[in-house]
Amino acid sequence: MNLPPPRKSFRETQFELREEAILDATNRLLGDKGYEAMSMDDIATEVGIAKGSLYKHFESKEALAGAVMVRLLEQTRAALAAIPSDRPAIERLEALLRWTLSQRLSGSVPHLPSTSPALQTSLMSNREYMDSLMTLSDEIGEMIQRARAEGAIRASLRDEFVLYTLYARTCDPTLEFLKAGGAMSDAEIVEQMVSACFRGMAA
Amino acid sequence: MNLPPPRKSFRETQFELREEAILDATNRLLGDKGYEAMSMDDIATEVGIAKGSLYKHFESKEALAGAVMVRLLEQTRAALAAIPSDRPAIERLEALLRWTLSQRLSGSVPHLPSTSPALQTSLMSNREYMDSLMTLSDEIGEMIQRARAEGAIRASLRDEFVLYTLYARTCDPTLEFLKAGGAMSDAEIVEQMVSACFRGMAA
DNA sequence: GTCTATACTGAGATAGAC
DNA sequence: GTCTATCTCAGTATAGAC
Repeated sequence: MNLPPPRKSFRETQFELREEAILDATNRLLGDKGYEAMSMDDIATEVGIAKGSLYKHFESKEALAGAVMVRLLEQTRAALAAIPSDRPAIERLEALLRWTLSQRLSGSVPHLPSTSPALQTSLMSNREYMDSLMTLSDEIGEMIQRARAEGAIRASLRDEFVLYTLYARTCDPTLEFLKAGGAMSDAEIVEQMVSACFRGMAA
Repeated sequence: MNLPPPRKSFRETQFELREEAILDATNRLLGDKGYEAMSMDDIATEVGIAKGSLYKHFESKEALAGAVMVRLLEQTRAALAAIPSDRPAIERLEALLRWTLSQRLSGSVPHLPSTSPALQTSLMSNREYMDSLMTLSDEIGEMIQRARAEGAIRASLRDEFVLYTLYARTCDPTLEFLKAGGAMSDAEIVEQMVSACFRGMAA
């Protein structure tokens, strides 16, 4: 009873490509200016279409931002899955943080939309976003517990604390300040952040 | 040639009290909803005066937010100065972080206005704010160098990195998430944050 | 210096032609 | 489905009476 794979018309392909382009532009602008400062006009200009056309693809600014965040979470899950599973859990967590920080430094939106209370609120009632977030958090949470079982996490720190801290590092303004300072390379910034996160600032 | 201290009229006292009340309300709202979401109407309502009256005290929303931030920086300098100076520098830094986190947990605006690119931009051209920030940063920077001289800071981390990281912890969303979670007391949250910041999450 | 009422602007969203 | 033009509304800031 297998149906042949639906063949996509040229129109459909074009449509999806444009939609990807919209998501890319929004992701960039979101990471750059933040949610409030990013206008639908900005996005339209960046993509090279009219503002009105955006609304044929996404019903609102909130929905558009939500789609960007969902895509990011799914990309993050993929990145997590791609990390070799034969390493100790703590190293996999470090690798994941390294990946997210690199993404952020190359202009992506932070995982935690902490720059905007408005966006945060709207995401809370976005079914698709919350599902993705839960799934990813479960996967990370599992890895945290494994790392703890391997004795690699300080006993005094709670699981939620570790999880939230990892998320929070992706929107840490230290990143932007150091990048703006210009004295450190992206790689060096990532290394200091990861190192400080796991091993602390004190000697 | 000493003049007698200027005696303040009842009117003047009232005026200053009201101004303090405005700053308090703004500080609360800023910490709660963020800069963009906080309207001048909100502030007026919270203080119990008309919106128009706000503009007799502060010429714009930006100026008002700036005044709040300057006051916060000065309070922070006072807190820093109040820490016993006979302790090792690293402990004084920890104590300062503890103070700022406690402030934040009790509703104050974070030191880094990272929630709003708009506010951040306006503060950059606020002479008074920048002066306060420089002064405080110099004082903290000096303490970082002392801690480093005492061998208490990891050699691989740059001074700017340590400074920015301390500032960034005051706007760390981990704080709000843990508080919202309700499973940890304010004191416990502060302790885990300080501990993780200086000694890391890894065992 | 406080109030009420209002002007002005930016931006999200929609209408209607093609 | 894309465009141009427009609607609507929230929110900053100001005017003018008292």
